Amino acid sequence: MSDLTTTTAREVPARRARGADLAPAPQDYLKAIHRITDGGAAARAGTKAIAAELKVSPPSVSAMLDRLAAEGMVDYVHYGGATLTAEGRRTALRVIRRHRLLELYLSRFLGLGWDEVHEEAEELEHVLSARLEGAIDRALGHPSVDPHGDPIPAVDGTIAATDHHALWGLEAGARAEVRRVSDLDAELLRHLRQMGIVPGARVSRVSRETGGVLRLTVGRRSVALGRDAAEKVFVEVLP
Amino acid sequence: MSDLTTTTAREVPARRARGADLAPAPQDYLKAIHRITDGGAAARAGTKAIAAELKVSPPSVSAMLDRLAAEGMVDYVHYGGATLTAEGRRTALRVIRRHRLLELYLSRFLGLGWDEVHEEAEELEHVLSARLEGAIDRALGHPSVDPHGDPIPAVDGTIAATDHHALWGLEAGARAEVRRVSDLDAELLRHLRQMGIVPGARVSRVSRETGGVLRLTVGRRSVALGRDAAEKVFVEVLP
DNA sequence: GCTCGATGTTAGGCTTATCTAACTTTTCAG
DNA sequence: CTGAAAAGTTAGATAAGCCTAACATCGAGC
Repeated sequence: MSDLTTTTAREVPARRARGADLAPAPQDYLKAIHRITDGGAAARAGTKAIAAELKVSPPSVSAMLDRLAAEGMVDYVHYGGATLTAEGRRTALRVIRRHRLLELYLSRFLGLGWDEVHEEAEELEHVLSARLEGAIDRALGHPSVDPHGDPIPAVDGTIAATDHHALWGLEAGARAEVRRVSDLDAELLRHLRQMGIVPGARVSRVSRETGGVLRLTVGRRSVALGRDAAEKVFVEVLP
Repeated sequence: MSDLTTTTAREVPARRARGADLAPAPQDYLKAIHRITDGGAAARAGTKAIAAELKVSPPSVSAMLDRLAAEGMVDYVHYGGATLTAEGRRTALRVIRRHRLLELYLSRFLGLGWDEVHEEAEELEHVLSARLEGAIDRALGHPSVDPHGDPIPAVDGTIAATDHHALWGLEAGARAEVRRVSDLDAELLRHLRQMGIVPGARVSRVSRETGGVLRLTVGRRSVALGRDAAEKVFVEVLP
């Protein structure tokens, strides 16, 4: 991996020289671009979208994109958005790998709730050494998905393709198994857990109302889910 | 705990708003002062000593001491060194607590060697949330010493007083039990482990040579230890 | 095909944390 | 008790990341 800090002759602060080769901020931008472009599949990531994702101002994004482009991590066309280069994608996936390993570790071995682990992992991912990443991976038995059902990238940057559908779009009467839930909203995660909507749960659609409410059964329970929530739950349709 | 970032009207970056209320750098200065003043027992911490401890330049120390003094974390007399205030000590001990809990956790549950955990903990201590600190403390069963024998401060800032003597100063023929080993030098730690010099080991002095070599027995083994090493091992003398 | 709102960039500034160079204070050795 | 070396501080600069205000570009509707 290249070292994004070599532009200066100054000594690289120890804090950022171990885990990945980047300071936390650039790592976060790469993650954001990865998410917005859906891992390279979708369109280019616009300045505004990145700014919204990271809760920074658009000018901050412009500046960082210039920098990341100079470092070869993104392809950036002024006024035309950014995509990750191969190296940018590799770096992003490494950070995502650490994030998801941490989420699973904290959840399984330290008893944190699935609504809590994202926030913790968001900090820890930037200071996790390769050594500790390896130890955690080993302790978990080289897992392939995190507590929310997101796939964990391998060390070499390969990641399982997911072909899941939003629960909201489930066809009338269809049955499905929950595969993945967005990890971004802790409140939503608590709510979903209460209703039994976790990876592995079996659901079937009862009805979808125009007001934006999806009625379904989870196991034997009958629950109602708002559209916002139902768009953040992903399922695999069962025959 | 006070918030050292309130001097600016800007939003506090999320990265430093969770664990302790300080950015990593000020935390490190407080730790350094704590170490140099031996927890408040010894003299004042001089600029040069702090600079050496943190591997930064003396002017950087001057600047940070001014800031920490303004925040009420240290008593600082220009040209006269610094000591921790009650609040500064509390903050330092909180960081030290996290450091030592992490060292023990990484050593016990993730299989890292006692020569590796210091380096890891040095990074992680600054991003550990109170929640995770608590979870780790619980997982370890509220331990009182870290893998090197250093006492772990309690949440309320109390810390067990240690009354140990440097192994180098052990009297002729005396027997002692190893209590603590400096955690700063990974190479030394590997060396000591090889010789069986770990907390709990029984040693007795055979001879001390003018060349700076201490000969002693560890269990049944006969070993020679350089002065530099023997001054970084602390023992409790047995009757 | 022009215009105006949305999107994006440039300009200029701020804080933190660091540095080197130059200057000041303290201390200690003779 | 004095003067030089050691220790410490001030001055001025730099880099990363962020911001707001002002300017530029794009594209969609008419």
